[in-house]
Amino acid sequence: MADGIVERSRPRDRILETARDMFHKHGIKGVGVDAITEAAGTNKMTLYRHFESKDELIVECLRANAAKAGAMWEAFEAEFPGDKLAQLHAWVRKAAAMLNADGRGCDMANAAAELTEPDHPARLVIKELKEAQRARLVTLCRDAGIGQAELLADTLSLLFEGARVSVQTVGTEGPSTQFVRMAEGLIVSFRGAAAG
Amino acid sequence: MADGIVERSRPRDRILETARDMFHKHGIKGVGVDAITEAAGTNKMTLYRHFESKDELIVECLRANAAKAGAMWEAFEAEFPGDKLAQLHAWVRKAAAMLNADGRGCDMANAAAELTEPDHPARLVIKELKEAQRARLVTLCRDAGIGQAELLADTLSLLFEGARVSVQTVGTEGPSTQFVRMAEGLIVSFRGAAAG
DNA sequence: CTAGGGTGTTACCGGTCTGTAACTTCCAGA
DNA sequence: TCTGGAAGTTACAGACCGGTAACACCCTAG
Repeated sequence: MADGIVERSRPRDRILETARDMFHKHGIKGVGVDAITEAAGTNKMTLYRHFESKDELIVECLRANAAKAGAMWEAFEAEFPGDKLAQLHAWVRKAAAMLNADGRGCDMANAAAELTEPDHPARLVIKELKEAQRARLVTLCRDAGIGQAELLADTLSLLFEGARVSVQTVGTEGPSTQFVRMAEGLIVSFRGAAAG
Repeated sequence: MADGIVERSRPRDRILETARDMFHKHGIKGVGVDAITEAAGTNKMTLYRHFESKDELIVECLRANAAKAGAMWEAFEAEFPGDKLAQLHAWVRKAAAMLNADGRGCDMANAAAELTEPDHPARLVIKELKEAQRARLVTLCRDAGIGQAELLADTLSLLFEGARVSVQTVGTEGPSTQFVRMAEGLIVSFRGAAAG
């Protein structure tokens, strides 16, 4: 249970953490603000004093997710300082671990599936954050000395993204079981190809 | 506009087609039964005479989608009778075309993102239909003479699935532009490896 | 012509949703 | 101790949701 969130911290933080957790588990349209505030040990008025609408809360949750993902990249650098290839392998292991964490896919992808209005504020930040993540993976591949860094980064991205939705549709026993094998094979293959 | 659906056909068919279209465009929780029946040129009572609940309508829509996808496979066989490798390349082309068709991802994946209750009837048919599609692609790869048919089929599946969600999050100008290149490269690579 | 089933129409039920108003309580800092 | 702002409480507005009841209609098969 995520009740640890309800312990004494500021209401805004509790709301944000609880909303992230509930949006992740039940989807955005599957959770009402009443349920969020109750689970966060507060009430609706307090939510609307800190967030001007549910949509803004959604956006803040997505940004918080991205911040947590950013911390992951820093952890790679801390664990393998300067060794970009090791960091790339660490990314693969981390990605595989996320596949088995729970049956839910990427929060941003799920949000994009739910929020279909083309000008929804969340869609802008999703695009922005996904592009930032892609840029980060491209940089990592390039710094690891891989020739076609963009192509490898994009391939790994699509494989991971696909594996996450595969887990969500057919479970952890489907094609996603081969993710590590595919990813490692690709890295080997791209490293074998001449750089340039 | 999908108004052609509203032309004279039986109410049940119009409802099914309209619901498929609207679920695809706006998501499942984003469309109410009233909106569906109105767009289908009928009314709510008629819907509930043909479908016992919205959930059952959802399931029928997913099955109809799968049926349409099944017709696609038959088209491949009709176009390249017996030439399984050509059919595999046709699948790649078809997949790429779907990426650029509209900004929405796979209906089953989107439904799985929205319907989070573990025992929702739609989740069962999604798993069933996705597994059937996977089996079909594996068979095609095997019949095309590829050694590690399961691994290639799974890799292509994940790439395609990932490309669809990528289109939904960052648009058609993102990593999905490389899909054909990745897929064709994989096929070449797997054909190069010894069969067995 | 007639009977009956499929369809359309209207109204409604109970519930849930986002968002707001008005008021009370609490607590920290001066 | 006093005060001001943050937080809690209750009630409500207005809209929408899935689903149902009761009744009128129309068109086709016999």
